[in-house]
Amino acid sequence: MNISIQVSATLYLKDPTSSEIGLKILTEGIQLMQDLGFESFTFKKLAQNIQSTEATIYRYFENKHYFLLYLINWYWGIISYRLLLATANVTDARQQLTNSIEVLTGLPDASHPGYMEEEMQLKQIIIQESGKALHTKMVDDENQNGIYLNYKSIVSSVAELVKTIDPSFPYPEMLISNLIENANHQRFFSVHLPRLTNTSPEQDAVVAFSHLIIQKVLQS
Amino acid sequence: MNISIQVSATLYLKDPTSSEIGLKILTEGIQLMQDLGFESFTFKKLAQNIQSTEATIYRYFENKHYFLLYLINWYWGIISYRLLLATANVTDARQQLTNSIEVLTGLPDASHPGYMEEEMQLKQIIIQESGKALHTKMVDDENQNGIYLNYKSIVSSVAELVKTIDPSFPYPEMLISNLIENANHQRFFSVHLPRLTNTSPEQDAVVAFSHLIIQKVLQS
DNA sequence: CGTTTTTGATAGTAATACTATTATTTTTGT
DNA sequence: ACAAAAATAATAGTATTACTATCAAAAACG
Repeated sequence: MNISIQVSATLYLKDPTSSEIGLKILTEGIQLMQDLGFESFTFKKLAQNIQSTEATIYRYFENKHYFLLYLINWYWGIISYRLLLATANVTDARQQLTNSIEVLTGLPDASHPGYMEEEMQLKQIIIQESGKALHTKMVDDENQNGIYLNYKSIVSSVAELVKTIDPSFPYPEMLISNLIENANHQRFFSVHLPRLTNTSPEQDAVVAFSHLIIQKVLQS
Repeated sequence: MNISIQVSATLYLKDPTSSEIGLKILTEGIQLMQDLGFESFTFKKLAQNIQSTEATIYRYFENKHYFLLYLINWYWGIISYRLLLATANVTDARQQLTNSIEVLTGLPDASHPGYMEEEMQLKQIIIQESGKALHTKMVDDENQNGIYLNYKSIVSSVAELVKTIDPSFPYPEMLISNLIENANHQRFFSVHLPRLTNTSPEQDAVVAFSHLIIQKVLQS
């Protein structure tokens, strides 16, 4: 049984999880987005891949920008859920933070609680493409429409842990959003510009780096 | 008198600094890129702005992707030069690092040594658009063509300072590339998603955050 | 089983990202 | 100062993208 992950309804015209063809748009779309990259990805190509038509896909999503936003939101939905699992029944704030950092900066792994099939592929898309969804002239409108609520609430809740542990630390949100973004950047660097980093696909050091920063920076 | 900043010749077809119209492409192009954002920016619009034609601009740059890469390279050229100035005649590695962090994460300011008119605008473009130049399927080819040498050498030389100060620190390149990227992210957040950060355009905390990380993380 | 909804097939439009051609202007070398 | 070379302007054209529109066929649904 799948846990249903909530994606903001402002991101689609018709819920893609509500039909066979919608689900195909998602699964094949994720694959194609990874294969081609955001700029070369088109609804026409996706339509061919799923043996359907452009028009049909346009009935689900306004355009490929919203499709990418949908995927990003889905990803953060999964992470929210995993955060919840990773901190439930943990009383110590320090331990909650450690577990949260693990979820936020670690790589998806079929063995961890709350894992979903799509998480790995979505993470790859986040690493490669998420900047293109955010760094847009429309970001303010989209933010007003609640599209980043998911992400903001994650940062906010983990930052709360930071505040609990070290109320004197002046930059809790900045610290957390930095660690999240950094994890994606460093993984991108590790593949394409390895001289900019000290992590590698074989020997992942991102989580260790993140824990180190937290440990050194917060006084408990 | 202007210091000439080197931009890799693989980025242009014809050196835009070699002619009147080339310089106009740069100055108006920077402006237009800021006003419209990368996706809405076109050579046609730029041609209209400088009362020239699309074909002329295509003789200077292969396409707008390369134009953006040119601007990014130009920016890192300026920063390289400023780094040099900021560390010259400073003997203490700790102080060199502090000065470097200031240059890498601070905002352009007409009062600092080596300031150039375009730096402020270029920085804005870096903040808004640089991810779109990097996160591309062509990144590996471009890297092979030396397009990121500038950036890599900056990270490398500042990471060397880190190694000098604390040889036991295991992630010098990751630390520096993180602080650089983080500075841009947090400034973007501060304008568009302020709940993700603790810095604001009025009260910039990015440099202070960066110094704090360095100070806490390195043992000297 | 008839009606509504969804999809498929097809066509069409405006804009983008170029390339090509030729005439005109500007630069330059002597 | 002037011929030759180079650069630019003007114009046209092509393939692709990012859609929108129309209508018939198929599915779903009550």
